[in-house]
Amino acid sequence: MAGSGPAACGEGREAAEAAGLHPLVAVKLWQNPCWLSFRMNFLSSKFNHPVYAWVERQHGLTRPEMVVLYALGLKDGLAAKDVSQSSAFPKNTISRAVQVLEERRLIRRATDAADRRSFVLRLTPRGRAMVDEALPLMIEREREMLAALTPAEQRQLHALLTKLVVASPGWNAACDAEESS
Amino acid sequence: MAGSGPAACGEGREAAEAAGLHPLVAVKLWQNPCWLSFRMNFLSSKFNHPVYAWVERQHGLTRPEMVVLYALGLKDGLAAKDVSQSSAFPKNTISRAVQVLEERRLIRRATDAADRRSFVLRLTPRGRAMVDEALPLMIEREREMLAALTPAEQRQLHALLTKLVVASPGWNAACDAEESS
DNA sequence: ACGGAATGGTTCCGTATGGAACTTGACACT
DNA sequence: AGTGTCAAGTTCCATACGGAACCATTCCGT
Repeated sequence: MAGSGPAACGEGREAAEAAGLHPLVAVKLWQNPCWLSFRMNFLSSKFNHPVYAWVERQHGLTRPEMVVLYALGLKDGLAAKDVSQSSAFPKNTISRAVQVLEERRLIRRATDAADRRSFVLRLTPRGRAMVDEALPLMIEREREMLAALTPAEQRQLHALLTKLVVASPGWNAACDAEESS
Repeated sequence: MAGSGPAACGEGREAAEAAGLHPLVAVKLWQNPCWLSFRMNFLSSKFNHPVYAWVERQHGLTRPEMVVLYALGLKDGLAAKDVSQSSAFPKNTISRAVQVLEERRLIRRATDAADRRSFVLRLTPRGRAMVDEALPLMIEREREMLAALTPAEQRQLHALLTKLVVASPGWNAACDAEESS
């Protein structure tokens, strides 16, 4: 730590860069007014790219297709709107994914008696098997990403991020409505 | 908290759902083996969608184009490879973005004397102005997202996520190499 | 019970995107 | 110097994606 610069922020930066961190990543970490979104996007992509590339290679499923499958793995009997609303994908993309998954016999659709516009989606055994096969890989990837934190720190992170997600229904992006004032 | 279920995990879940949280989001929060990636992707999209939709509406810039612009706003004189390597976008996408930005006179390219394959990218005044205009909006969106946390919690979150990003060069996604063993 | 607004889902269409192949220049090794 | 490997950027191409318009149903106010 000899000859280090201003201690205010970014301690460990030199060490990090020495350990193989790209210099621009260091800038984005420590000289970036939007620190949260950078970290989120960066870490998201570090999970998504390898995992969904693997799913694509292994099973020929696109990302929205896997998202639907995964959601049904968590809770069977969902409607397409649920998957869409709880994920980043618009409803037409989910609709297409559902069609492909049904053609490939990974899910089945039953008309919802309560609302005949809607469908109840269920995994077939093959769909279940596919989720079960992909899951360990995803879990392992998360484990790898979290390895830098102690169990206590992992719990902290879990709790903090949970708070943000729970608060999210209250956000109403100012820029969404913004016209050219 | 009367009549609550197993207290182990998910305290506050009923309250959260009552407060407008989509039921499937609650499942993904509290019954999801991949808790980290869901939170990251969810929060990323809550930032990205409104912000980049605004940029698109306002200036007709695509997301990779804005990414390049933003990166140059943080540190002028980068090469395209730096932007690509520190972001989620492949180099051809960045290449195209650079071309568009140059055509629109938002950046300029100078050949790098040290490596004649590479170019030194710099913001023009117009490009600088565009970043300066978008920045407050992005900062405001982050502020809104972080409002659920106390300042101390925000610092914790900052530190924890920093650790993850700093550790990322050490990750070598097992699934990347994985053949059909 | 009727008409209009809202909602779940699908289709259409233009385009942004990413993989792969390619070009040019740097670098290592002999 | 000569050759092979690697890295920076570009181009090509196929396609996955998202916005908008579109049905069909349901909800709501009167």
